[in-house]
Amino acid sequence: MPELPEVETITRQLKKKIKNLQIEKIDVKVEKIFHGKIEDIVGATVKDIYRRAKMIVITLNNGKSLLFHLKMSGQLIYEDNNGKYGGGHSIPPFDEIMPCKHTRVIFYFSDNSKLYFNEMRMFGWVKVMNNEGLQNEFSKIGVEPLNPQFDMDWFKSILAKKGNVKIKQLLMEQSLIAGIGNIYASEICFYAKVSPLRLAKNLNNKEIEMLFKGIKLILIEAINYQGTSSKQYVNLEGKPGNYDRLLKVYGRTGEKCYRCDGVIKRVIVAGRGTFYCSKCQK
DNA sequence: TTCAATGTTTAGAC
DNA sequence: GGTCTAAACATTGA
Repeated sequence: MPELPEVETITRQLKKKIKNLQIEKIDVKVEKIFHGKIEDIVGATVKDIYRRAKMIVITLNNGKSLLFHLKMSGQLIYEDNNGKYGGGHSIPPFDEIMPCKHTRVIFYFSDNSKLYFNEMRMFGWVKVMNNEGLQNEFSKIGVEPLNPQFDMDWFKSILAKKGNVKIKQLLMEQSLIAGIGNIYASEICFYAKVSPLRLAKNLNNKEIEMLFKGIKLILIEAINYQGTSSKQYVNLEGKPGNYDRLLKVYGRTGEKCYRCDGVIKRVIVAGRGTFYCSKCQK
């Protein structure tokens, strides 16, 4: 379930570990997870690592990059002489000996450390890309919500363009806004006191401002807490993220609203469980 | 045993 | 064409 804050957390922490390491060998255990030619990246050195939407990019010194998508149950575990550092979905458990049955791809570095890509459900993938391919991939994805480029004018323009879409679904639309998933979309609506079922065209200025503010605020707050644990997610130290303690509506069906005396309801929006308080979210 | 869970893509209906 | 839903992917756990 890694969404933007979780992927950002993994990326920041991996950056400290794998920068300047040389890839010595790659072991692909499941073909469908690894797209590209192994020989294109063997011998290359890690130049940088960054996040785009919910994807992780490792750039190499030979012009190629590795693009990871953890999807719902991916996990990246880095292991060196000092121990293990893992991030992503919490299954397999962090203390499992690597490689384990969910390990799909192993990257061996020349200093004997390793990076394990684990994926329980095998939805995730890693692709070898050149710059052109990377740019092409990114061109389909919307603006990063934490970039200055994501401003009120731009937010209003997509609300106008997608007027008939429910606001919660719009927040999750990757081609418009990058990185918001099911959990944070519900949380942002709660923050803004807006029902997730409202159509974009029916939102007033005040509500749009609150949503805009909520997007930035909640994502930043979640990154500061190193992501949502919500049962599934662990950060690079193998500890659960802390944000679950701050979740206001997600997974709280039938429980009392923290803000008013209403009760949290669960409905389906775009095929996804959606949580909100029908009393204070209008 | 059945259902729901996370993210994304895709097919089909209106 | 836009927008909706459902299904698909694989697996686990309640």
